[in-house]
Amino acid sequence: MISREHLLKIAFWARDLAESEIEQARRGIVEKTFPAGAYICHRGDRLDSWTGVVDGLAKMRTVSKSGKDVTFAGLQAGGWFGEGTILKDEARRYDIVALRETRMALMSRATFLGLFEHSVAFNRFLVRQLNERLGQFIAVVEYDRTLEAPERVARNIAWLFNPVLFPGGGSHLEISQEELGLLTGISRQATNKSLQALETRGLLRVERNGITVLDLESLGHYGE
DNA sequence: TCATTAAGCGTTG
DNA sequence: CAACGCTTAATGA
Repeated sequence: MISREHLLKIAFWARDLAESEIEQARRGIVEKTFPAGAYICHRGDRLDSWTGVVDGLAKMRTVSKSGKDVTFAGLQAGGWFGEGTILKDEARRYDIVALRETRMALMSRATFLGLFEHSVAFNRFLVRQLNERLGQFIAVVEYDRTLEAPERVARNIAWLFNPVLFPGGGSHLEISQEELGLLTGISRQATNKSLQALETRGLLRVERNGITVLDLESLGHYGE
């Protein structure tokens, strides 16, 4: 269980709920911290909670038959995910791995389903979030077939700062160039060159083990 | 052939 | 000690 104030801080969607629903939500959430590299959940788990990133950075990934690490998406602080697994009551299709020390909020399945049954505001949030994700999946088709390395890096960074999926974040992202390459699906060298190109254009600042976004709008449309 | 990548290693913060 | 830059051999378009 967490406090009302804390809930409102970590869960943007909670601000639209009725008081009774906020109460319901905060009682159904516990927090847990995972060290860097730890599995937050494994592929195949029938996980019984809906999860939010309180602080840190995680990724959804799977391991291909040839043993390669295939990453699907990065998960920033402020993001909530896993509703598909709960609603459909099916096993997780991906691993969730902490990229650095990451604090997670876990909402029990019963609490999630209770809000889903009764809260209009909560459903509105879910629709909005699913819609935003759908937009991303559509973009992935173009991404896979047509984009060059710098465009890919730019889009991936823009996704991590998507204000609908990860609200309330700052402009700084703590991530190594190697990890960014894994998220993006390109090599470390290409990631490094891409970052430098984006920095030259004034879209972001490259730092040691991190970047600061200067122009999110342009990053999202870079190369169009 | 030319470009890109993974791997290894030296440097650095 | 991990992130980064650089070199090199392998890979593949």
